[in-house]
Amino acid sequence: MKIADEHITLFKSALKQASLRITSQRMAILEEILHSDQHRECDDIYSSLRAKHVSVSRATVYRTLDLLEQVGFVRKMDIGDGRFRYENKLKQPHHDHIICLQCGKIVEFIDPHIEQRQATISKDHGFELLRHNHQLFGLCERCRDGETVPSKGTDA
Amino acid sequence: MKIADEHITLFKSALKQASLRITSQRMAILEEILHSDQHRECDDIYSSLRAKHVSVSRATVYRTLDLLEQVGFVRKMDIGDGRFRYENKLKQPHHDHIICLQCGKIVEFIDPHIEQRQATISKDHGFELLRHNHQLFGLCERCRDGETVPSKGTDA
DNA sequence: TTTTTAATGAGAATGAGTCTCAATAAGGAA
DNA sequence: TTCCTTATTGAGACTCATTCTCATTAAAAA
Ligand SMILES: [Mn+2]
Ligand SMILES: [Mn+2]
Ligand SMILES: [Zn+2]
Ligand SMILES: [Zn+2]
Repeated sequence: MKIADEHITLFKSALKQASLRITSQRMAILEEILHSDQHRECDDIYSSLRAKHVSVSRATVYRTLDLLEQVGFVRKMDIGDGRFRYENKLKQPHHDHIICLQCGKIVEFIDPHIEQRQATISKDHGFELLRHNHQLFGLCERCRDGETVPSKGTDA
Repeated sequence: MKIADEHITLFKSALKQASLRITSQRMAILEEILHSDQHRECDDIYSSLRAKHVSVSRATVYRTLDLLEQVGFVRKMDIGDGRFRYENKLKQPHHDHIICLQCGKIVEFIDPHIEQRQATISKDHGFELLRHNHQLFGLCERCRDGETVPSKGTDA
């Protein structure tokens, strides 16, 4: 957990620098994100913490996730099903997602070609590109082979 | 209004074929979409119709928009601000959008290059690509030049 | 410790979209 | 035209993720 420890220290510094307080809830939420390589939704994080007997409320999870996004520790993503997902941004460079409409499986991809075209297209239309949303929806191999049951993964 | 009339006839046929009824509400909503080249949100359509003294409810606007999407007359799009937009799909081929974060301006684009890469990427990951979401967010020229006031366009 | 004030938690509020169900109105039959 | 069946509508209740409120709690500076 070397690198996670560094991130924890970094977060504490960021808090102090902004004269925000280091609370047990904030640290627990941070660690929950750091120790997961998945795309987590708020209620999922909330439940995990409660299961570990961490005293925290949904409101605090939402607030802390927003804070973590602001300081650049977390990426907030919208896959169009009405619930935001959060992922550790510190160790992963920018990427986009392919999402299985049946089982909810999420695969990450990055395509320099596409990134380049986005920049060019924006410029061509006089826009200063600040960010983008790009997700591909379809059926993963297992779902096409009927090896899965329709789950609550994504109904978007 | 030649082409719009054709579309109206087409819609009536589609309704009959599905033994659905041709109602004044459905026709009014269809025309509202046909006579607009913008990306409209439900409540916007609802208000326009009421202003024209069309007797209709929000529920019916939502229901009819869904119906129009199902028969392929309308494209439902999610620009990530919590409200769906609808646009006339009949005359426009597939395209994606660039959205100004300040004034809400929406510019359309299509890039065969990107479309091709999406297909390849999906295949590479074993996915059957069914649809995609792709939007670029930034500042349009006028907003960069300070010629606009921050509006309710998009706060995503 | 004491003090100051940021942070938290419980639950109310929000808001887009959906659902319910009694009332209404297409449209086929006669 | 009138009648009859049944799809459609409208008002408002409901959903559900997220935000907000505000009294209570607890960092951390003094
Ligand atoms: Mn990811
Ligand atoms: Mn468009
Ligand atoms: Zn799948
Ligand atoms: Zn603009």
